[in-house]
Amino acid sequence: MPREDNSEERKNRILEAALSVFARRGFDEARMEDISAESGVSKGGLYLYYKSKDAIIEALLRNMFSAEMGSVRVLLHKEGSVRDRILALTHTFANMIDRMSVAIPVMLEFYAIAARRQSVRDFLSQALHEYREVFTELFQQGITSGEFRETNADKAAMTLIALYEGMALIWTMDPHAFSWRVYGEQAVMYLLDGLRPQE
Amino acid sequence: MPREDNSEERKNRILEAALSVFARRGFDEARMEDISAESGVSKGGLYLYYKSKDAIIEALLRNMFSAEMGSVRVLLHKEGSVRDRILALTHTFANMIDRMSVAIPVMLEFYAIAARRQSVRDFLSQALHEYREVFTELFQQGITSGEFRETNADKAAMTLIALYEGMALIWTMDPHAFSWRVYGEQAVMYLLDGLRPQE
Amino acid sequence: MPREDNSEERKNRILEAALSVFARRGFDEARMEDISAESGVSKGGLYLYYKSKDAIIEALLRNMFSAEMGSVRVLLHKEGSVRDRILALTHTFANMIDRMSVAIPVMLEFYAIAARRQSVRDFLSQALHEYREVFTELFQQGITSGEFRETNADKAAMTLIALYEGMALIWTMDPHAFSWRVYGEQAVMYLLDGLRPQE
Amino acid sequence: MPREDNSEERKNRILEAALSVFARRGFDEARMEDISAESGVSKGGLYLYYKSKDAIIEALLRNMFSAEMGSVRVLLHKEGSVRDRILALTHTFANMIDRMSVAIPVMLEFYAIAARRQSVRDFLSQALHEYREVFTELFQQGITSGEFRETNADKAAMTLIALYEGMALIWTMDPHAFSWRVYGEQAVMYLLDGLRPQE
DNA sequence: AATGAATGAGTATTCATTCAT
DNA sequence: CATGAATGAATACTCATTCAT
Repeated sequence: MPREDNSEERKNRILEAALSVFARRGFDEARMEDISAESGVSKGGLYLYYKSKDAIIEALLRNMFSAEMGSVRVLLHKEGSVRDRILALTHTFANMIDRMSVAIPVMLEFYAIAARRQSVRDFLSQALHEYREVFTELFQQGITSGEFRETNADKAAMTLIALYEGMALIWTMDPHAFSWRVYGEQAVMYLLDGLRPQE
Repeated sequence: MPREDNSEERKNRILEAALSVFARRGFDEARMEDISAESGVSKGGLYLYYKSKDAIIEALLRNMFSAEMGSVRVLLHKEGSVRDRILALTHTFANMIDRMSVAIPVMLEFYAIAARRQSVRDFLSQALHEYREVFTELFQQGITSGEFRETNADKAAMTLIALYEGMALIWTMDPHAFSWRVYGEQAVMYLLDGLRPQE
Repeated sequence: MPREDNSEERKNRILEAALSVFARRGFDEARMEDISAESGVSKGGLYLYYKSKDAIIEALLRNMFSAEMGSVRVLLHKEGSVRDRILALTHTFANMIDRMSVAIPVMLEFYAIAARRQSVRDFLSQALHEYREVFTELFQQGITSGEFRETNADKAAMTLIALYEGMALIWTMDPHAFSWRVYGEQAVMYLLDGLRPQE
Repeated sequence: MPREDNSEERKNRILEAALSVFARRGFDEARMEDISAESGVSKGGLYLYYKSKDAIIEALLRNMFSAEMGSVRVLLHKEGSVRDRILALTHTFANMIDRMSVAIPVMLEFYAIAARRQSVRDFLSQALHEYREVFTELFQQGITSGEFRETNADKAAMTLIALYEGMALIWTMDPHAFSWRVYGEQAVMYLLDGLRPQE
């Protein structure tokens, strides 16, 4: 009997290794052997924790998005104007650039397979739905407080999400041409300006 | 009279077939056999026109983006306010939904592999650069004419591009939750509103 | 277009190689690689002719039994007493010893898997059924002609078949202890004696 | 008082479980895991009693045949005519049908691997030799007593053994087509009739 | 040019066996 | 003695590419 159930720890170690390998090689080019080597778990051992390569991919999908969701949801209960909170979030993203440079390519691959794999599409549209709810509530706070004009908070939320996603995509394509700090924050400000009460 | 050189025609037939197969199966699951069957060109014949599967992927990449670029570039020389022209473009996108439902998943896959394939990344960042130039000039027209406030036209261009890309991505994830016509046009309007001259 | 359809020839070459490999190693220990090497057909090529290892096994099953059935069926229309014809068949088996030393172990393996694979069991019980019909008709000829006493021809047929099968099995176990010529022919004679008209 | 040495009991439990698993799945498809589950002995524990899967197979081989041998050997010292004793044995086999339906498929697999595994072949030919001795002595009793005609008792023994084996094999292939009671007893009678003194 | 039969490198997964506890 | 987590060797099968025709 193992002294301690380190099963969760092992699963996480595998997931971390998988993320790294997938970022480097893509899902299809990634070899279980690579994940084994990088995680320090033997090839056969991987199958004690995940029943297949696909199972690792799915677990990683869940893992990545639920981690991110956390950092967004806290926005709702922070102090300050909505504008400031959204700009702070944008700023946070800008500071996570290292983690993102690994995570974004993998996320893009998830988006790509979503188009043809129901289970992935379902998960991602559910995640989208959650982001949408959080941002909708946030914008609603701003509308109620008079910080923003009367408009459909849900549409504003979708717009912001699309903007974030689009910027991540552009950044992957050309990290040098797109400084998250300079362009990203300005882009969000254009949107926030567009939501200001009209005189 | 020699038969018309149908080499170009064949290459295009192959590319069309490839797009269809890639959309359905993804690059990795797509079989040369599938492309052969769908194009009507024999398996060995494909290699007379493209030297490898990767060569087909790259040719398709070029083909898809240069087609799209055309429809954007004409904006520059159209009549009317910049706002109207951009909204018209957005409207055009909304009407291309059928073609997009095939093309977008494939584009997402290009973005995904861009992260690890220099040649794809180079091409896409070049494409991005062109879009950026066109939209920058467009926004500059608006700033000059007083339609928009004084701001960095390039940043506005990047913002618009990111918005378009992000919306395409969201739409793929959940076509029902995201009506291009309703959400897409409103999203662009928020941005254009944010660019209006401040009183 | 290949000059000649040599597909059948290839399939047979593969089957011959498979028989040889299976006899030496058994179904499970036999490697597709072995069959490839012995048949001279590349590993991938095997799959052009048979869709799986199991498909080769099934094809071999059919092939082996239908070949054997032929040599039994001709008995019906031969000249001479039934006794002489059956002894001649037994003699024939004794002379096929070389081919049998390869085939019998493989047949035993078919019998072994029949117990747990419906398709194999169905095929073998059908083959049994055919043997039974042929031998039943043969014994009936002998009963009608007065060569044998009045008895159930079908039971006599089953007895003979069981005897042949049992002897093949014993022979495999210990070829030296069981001379087909000496023991086999005597065994059949005991049975034929047991069928003689009683005074 | 030290606990009874339950080593033998464990080994038997394992063997019973193995027989059941092998009958269901065949030697190759059978997993040590299955035997572990069915025997209640942990996977690692199996190796305390048997050093390998093959060792279990061999132990089972010995176990099965020595059990059967016992029931045959008692025939020698029973009362009554040889004919009656042999028919009684045949009858006994007919009544053991349930045990046989598990054991026979496994025995057939032993025969199949005998062709390529010396140790199995040696054991089985030794077992055959013992059966042969017993039946030879039995037939000799019948010849001596005048119940049978003068003939080679050893050949008669081999014939009977072959008949039993062959019937077991046929029965496995198609239990419905071959009623042990009806066909089996009649088959043995044909042979015994063939051994009767000739007038 | 065109074909499609043939090739063989490449990889996810299984499972007998080991060994730290 | 007993356990079951961990190991890694071993193999059927696929498919991009080639090439004889």
